[in-house]
Amino acid sequence: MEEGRFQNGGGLGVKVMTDEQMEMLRKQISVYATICEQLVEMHKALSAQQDFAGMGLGNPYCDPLLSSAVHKIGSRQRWTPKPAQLQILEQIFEQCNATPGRQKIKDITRELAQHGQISETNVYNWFQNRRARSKRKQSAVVPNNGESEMETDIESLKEKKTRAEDSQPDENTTPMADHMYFNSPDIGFDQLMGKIESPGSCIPYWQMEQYDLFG
Amino acid sequence: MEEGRFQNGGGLGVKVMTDEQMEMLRKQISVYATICEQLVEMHKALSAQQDFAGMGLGNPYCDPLLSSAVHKIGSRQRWTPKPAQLQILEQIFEQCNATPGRQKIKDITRELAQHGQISETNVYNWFQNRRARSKRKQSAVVPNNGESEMETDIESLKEKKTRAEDSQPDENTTPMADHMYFNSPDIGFDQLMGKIESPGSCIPYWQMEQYDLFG
DNA sequence: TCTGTATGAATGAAGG
DNA sequence: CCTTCATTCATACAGA
Repeated sequence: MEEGRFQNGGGLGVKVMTDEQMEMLRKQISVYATICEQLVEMHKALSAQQDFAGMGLGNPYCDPLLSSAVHKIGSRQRWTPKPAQLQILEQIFEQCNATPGRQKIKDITRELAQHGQISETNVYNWFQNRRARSKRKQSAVVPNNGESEMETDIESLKEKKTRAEDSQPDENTTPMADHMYFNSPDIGFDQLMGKIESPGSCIPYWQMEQYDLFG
Repeated sequence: MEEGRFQNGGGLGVKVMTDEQMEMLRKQISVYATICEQLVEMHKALSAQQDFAGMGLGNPYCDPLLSSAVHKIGSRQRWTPKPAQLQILEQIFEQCNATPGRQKIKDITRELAQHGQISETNVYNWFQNRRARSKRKQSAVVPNNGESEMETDIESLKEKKTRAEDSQPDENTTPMADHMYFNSPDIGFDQLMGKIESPGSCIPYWQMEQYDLFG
């Protein structure tokens, strides 16, 4: 067996799924969401009951983790979008492929600031990178020698994806306008993240250098 | 070819999604999965601490579900240059240390394709990494003035990971943080991806067994 | 089998 | 906007 067609997708740029599969996926996500929710509840209940019985014993991360200090990661030098932020960014990106205006950037930044420290530059860079990357896909493969880009939309799309590059497709030519993924099964994605993440959501996690995980 | 169309009625309709959309889904699922995992762990920890540890009390979903569903999901494979390809690459690298132009990349890719599956991105990445690595070697000795640049190969080789952990600028050396995977705040999507991602078109994650979750 | 190392890939940021 | 750099993550592979 050759290392052949594995990689990021030795195939087309589009995946096809039936309604059934779609449904299954949707269900799965929902399930996860529900589980998370319930687990959180359980955890809360348990925590409350034992008043911190074995705090810092063998499980330094047991409680602080969920309740407050989830962020205590080795400090990072560069901004790393949090899931919630990324989600929003992606969403916005879909809407306007073009570069967001200056004001728009500010706006977005404010929005994202709700989920964590972020600067306009971060947002700007993100969009720039995102876009650049999307474009890169197009220059993937020049299939036939000398052929001009005469392919039909679909065709070209396939061709491009054929070489399986990164994981970012070109949303510009997205044939289907179905933007509603499974954004939120039942409970909000953000909701969940909010629980797990930072409740306050105003704490620059990468600046929390010495934050005692244990309080 | 009609894309994005689906007839809910017949159930035969297919949905087409782009890689990006696919990516979104995967990410979301990944996030949920990871969260669930972590929550389960916490729950276990808490439960264990309590005498009456509620093992399998009213929590049918606590671990069976996750351990089975979450962990087994896909894995990604990465391109591995074949000896022949590597040889060519090295050879080219010697000629022009600089990053090959885009056209050059294409050219090289075609060449290497003779020896096995490969994409332009692979080539691109290879050169990028190669170059970065080279530079890295030379910068092994910096801080100390004087001292001739006696970056012996061995030395430079050693520096591979040396810079990692404790080089954190403002962070204290936190040994425990090492395995603490709960980087929640900015829990890398990449990380998450790795856990659930489906390897291209090999394993359709939506075909995972439909666990009975809870009915 | 488990652990450590080499290296492909992802991505934020800077330069031009 | 496009290209390049730097850093980091994750995995294939080798050694114990």
